[in-house]
Amino acid sequence: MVVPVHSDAFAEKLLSWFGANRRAMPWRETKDPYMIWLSEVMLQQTQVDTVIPYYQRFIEVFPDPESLSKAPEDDVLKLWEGLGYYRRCHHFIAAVRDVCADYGGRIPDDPHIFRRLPGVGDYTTAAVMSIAYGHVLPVVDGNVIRVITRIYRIADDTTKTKTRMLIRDMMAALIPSDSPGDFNQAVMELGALVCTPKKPLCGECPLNDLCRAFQHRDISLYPFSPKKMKIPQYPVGLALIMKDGRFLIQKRPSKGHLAGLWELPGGKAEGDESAETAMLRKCREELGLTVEVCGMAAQASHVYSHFKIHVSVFSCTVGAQREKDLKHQPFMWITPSDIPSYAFPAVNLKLFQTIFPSVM
DNA sequence: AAGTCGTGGGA
DNA sequence: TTCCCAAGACT
Repeated sequence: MVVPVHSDAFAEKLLSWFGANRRAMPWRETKDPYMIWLSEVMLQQTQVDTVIPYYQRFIEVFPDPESLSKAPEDDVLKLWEGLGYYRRCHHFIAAVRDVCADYGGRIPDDPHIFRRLPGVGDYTTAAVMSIAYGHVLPVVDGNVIRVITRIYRIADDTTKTKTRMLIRDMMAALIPSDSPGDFNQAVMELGALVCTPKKPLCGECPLNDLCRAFQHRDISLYPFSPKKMKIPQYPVGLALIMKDGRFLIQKRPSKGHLAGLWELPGGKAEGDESAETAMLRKCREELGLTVEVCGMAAQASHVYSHFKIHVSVFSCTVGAQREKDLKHQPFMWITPSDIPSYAFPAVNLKLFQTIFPSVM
């Protein structure tokens, strides 16, 4: 068992530093649990500077649970366009609808109830419950893992559940019952501004006198995690099917990758398939449409979390009428000026910029 | 438990 | 270029 550092000294120094160094963030101007909850969802795996404009636009349109619960899913998704991890958006909508249906639109002031909502895990529960309602629950995120493993010189694999539970327990021993929300935010702020992944500013750290890794001069060993595998790359073929000044887009399935977003038809190549063959196959399978290729409209590369793609967009014309009785996702014929009305993946927007430079 | 799920920024 | 990483949740 790791011997705890003196917890009172830890919290005192950290909160003092936080009081003088906390960054201004829109969600720090309120104690509305809905707004704090939204910020925590958007901040999942996403940096503060990226979230701020998305948060402000979202709150402007949907300032409370009621307005969001009544909104069409596509309108909400459009506000999330470009932020990534779109399942967060679908879950947040579903969860807020549950809150309106079951709790009169008031965010539950009970960790066990809040934790059951869709998209709400241990981190979000601790963050929202501590910041909005003062529950004494420690957060464990990437910042906390980095700060705690360095302070205590924990060399265990931080991808393991057991290690994260140890870190949670260390946090639980340190968190003060009179300001749990500020403490949680302070540890994360320290991780973001001082105790950074590379080149941490240990000279400016308010905790350097009790940091074991700093004392042993081996900060770079923490946190430890095994090397990640290289991710595969696939060719992707998409179709720009023009007809009477319009082109065809289709809606992705409601689950899985880029759920619910609109895109040009086509998809990943399988086996030895070329991008063009994959595009033709997908148009046939998903739209019942036979197309003829006229030329190449655009190309782009893009990296996702666990694979990367090289996209080729083929200019096409309709070669045959749509076959009947094929199940397919919803599709639309739109003009380039309609693009802002639909939520697209980032790579599609990048391609549109090349294909329709005048309207983008 | 390990894989899925986006995008942008920094070194 | 390439890699890592960011206020994680779900299966």
